[in-house]
Amino acid sequence: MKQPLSSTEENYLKAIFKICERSDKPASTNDVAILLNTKAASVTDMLKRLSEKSLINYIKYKGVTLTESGESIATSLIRKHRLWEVFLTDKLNFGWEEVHEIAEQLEHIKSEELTIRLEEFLDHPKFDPHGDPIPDREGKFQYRQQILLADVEKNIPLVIVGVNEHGTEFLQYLEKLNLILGSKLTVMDTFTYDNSLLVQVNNSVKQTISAKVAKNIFVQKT
Amino acid sequence: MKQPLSSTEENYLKAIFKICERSDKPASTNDVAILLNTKAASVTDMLKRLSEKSLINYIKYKGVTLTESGESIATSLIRKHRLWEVFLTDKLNFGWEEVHEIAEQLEHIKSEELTIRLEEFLDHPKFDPHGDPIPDREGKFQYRQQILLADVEKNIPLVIVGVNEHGTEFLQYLEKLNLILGSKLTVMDTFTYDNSLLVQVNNSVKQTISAKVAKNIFVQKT
DNA sequence: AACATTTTTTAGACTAACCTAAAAATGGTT
DNA sequence: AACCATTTTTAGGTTAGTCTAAAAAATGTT
Repeated sequence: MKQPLSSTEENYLKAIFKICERSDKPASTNDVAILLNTKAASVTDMLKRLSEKSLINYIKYKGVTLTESGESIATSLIRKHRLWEVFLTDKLNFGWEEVHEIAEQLEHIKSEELTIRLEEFLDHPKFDPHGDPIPDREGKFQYRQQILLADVEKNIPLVIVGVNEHGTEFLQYLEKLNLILGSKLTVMDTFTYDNSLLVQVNNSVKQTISAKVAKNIFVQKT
Repeated sequence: MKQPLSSTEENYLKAIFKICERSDKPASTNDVAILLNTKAASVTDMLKRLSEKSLINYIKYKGVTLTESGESIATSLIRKHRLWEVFLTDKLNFGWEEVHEIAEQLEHIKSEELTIRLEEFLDHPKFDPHGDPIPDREGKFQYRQQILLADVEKNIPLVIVGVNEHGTEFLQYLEKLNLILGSKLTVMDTFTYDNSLLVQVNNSVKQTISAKVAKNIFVQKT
């Protein structure tokens, strides 16, 4: 009845979860295909199989959502992914831009006990190295309060609490700009020409930030 | 040229390595099939593919050995397996009987850097929780000096340095008998009837040990 | 409402990894 | 040297996961 899933099946569930995460609308076949870097036909195929296993609610041409058990598997994967990321940065001193790829592999290791002990070993962390919340054993977690840097008004003191993209290049670039988790900053000016921002970082350096970068940084008011 | 191998291919290389490890004779198709719990026909199939990739020397009907690159992959897998086992026991407090299965999964994680940092984090351990030596970065390692408890003479002080089987049941049983790595013991008597042994453990308890158990425990003279 | 575009599904084909059953090669025994 | 038992390979089939190309459904535009 409850035979273990393949890594591929798990990745589909995770993808559907990420797409539905904040919108509640069903994920389209195409959305899934793009996120998983595959073709729509392959997705349709897999959706049939996952539907067979009652992990998703799939209506032809109408998109897909997760069932309870599908969602529980998805959050468990995210939980494992984020715990391993904490392990890699905190214990093995990897940079925040290096951990995503390795955690993509580690999240598929099957052992409930391992996850529980890892969490314990890491002292029950609540956020991963990119500021994303770590689900608890039941899969519950709270979204951190966050605003996109691109949407913020001038002259309000801010702190970076997360990023919207986990690509190596982007994170390395952020680090060069001194824009890491916990950095304080204030938007000094905005340029409507290209939507770039002039920000002051940690009360010292002033620098311009492109619209693209600003759309991928989450901040909080301090 | 050097596309990554599947977990299945890796497992075949590891199996061939284990069979050839001490004998230098080629491994037979059947040996591999038995070790991997699969059928001879499947093995033949895979041997063709691995041969194509120059990872093995395969001659029809004559058995199989690893090439240099095949052996290098096999020892790297063993290295990772044993390092992860140390991590699981030393850092996450798993018992030595629980770690094998999880390490079977973890050994397939692909990241050279991860292995190096893990080794560093664990303080360059030389042996895994079962007393098996951990290969270095180049895949080199020394077999520990060892004798089977079954082959030892009476009244010689011994210490347990390894086990010949990693199954959960066997290791749990050993633990109950207080026969763990480092335990001191002496063979007091041997019974030719069923080849069982009377041993004294840690200079206190005396107990009988079956021939089967004695064949799976490695000892050294102290 | 009808047409055009986009999205999704179906159809058919491929590869990796497995299987069973049958054929072929090997090795040991007389 | 011929036979027999065992081992190994071949032949042919299955499943998971992928693909391309074509058909069908949905959606947007006038």
